[in-house]
Amino acid sequence: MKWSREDYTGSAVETAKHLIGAVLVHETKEGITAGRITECEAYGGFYRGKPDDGAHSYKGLTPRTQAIFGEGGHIYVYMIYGMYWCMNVVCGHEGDGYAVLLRALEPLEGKELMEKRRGKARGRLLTAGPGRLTMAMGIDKSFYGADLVHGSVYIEDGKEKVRVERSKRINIDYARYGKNFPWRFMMKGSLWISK
DNA sequence: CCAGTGATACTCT
DNA sequence: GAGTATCACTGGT
Repeated sequence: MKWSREDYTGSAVETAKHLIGAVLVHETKEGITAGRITECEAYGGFYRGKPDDGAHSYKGLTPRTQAIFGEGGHIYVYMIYGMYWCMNVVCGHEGDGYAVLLRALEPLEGKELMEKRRGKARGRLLTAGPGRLTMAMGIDKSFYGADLVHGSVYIEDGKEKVRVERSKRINIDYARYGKNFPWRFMMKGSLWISK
């Protein structure tokens, strides 16, 4: 079942849990690539009364963060370290500023195309890691603000039920409160984790 | 381990 | 407008 607008209206944490085990699909002229989401992180909102100062939406609406404050079910893409694109699933309602960073997935379809896009990388390194995931799936700046409900990139339910583990988020030491939020979610037992 | 890369947001003028 | 610090990362050593 393909996700509808409703599926994207929850908080970042709710949506992140729901995303583990779901399938990210991208249809292009070159072919279809699809993968099961095995790792993601929630951004935005509050945890035990503390605001998420690790979220890009924390400082408010700016040209860059416009998409995060829009309606759920759209894509927020940003460039990091001048080289890599990271893809987020915007959730909640207009003005909320909730997003889920996709950190890793397990290839299900179009593995050859992913390999072509990734150059030398094989195995876990093909799609485990936020920058690797976007490279393999062919996601870049042109998908900023794209609609997951009507576009060529979308999410559907996974076929198998999976168990979800959680831990602290990675690489946000700079966030005074946010660094301790247990908002990283992973598929239990999966090898496709960014480490 | 650590260099590479550029957009972004912030601080001055 | 210019200068600068920072970054939700990756790949090769």
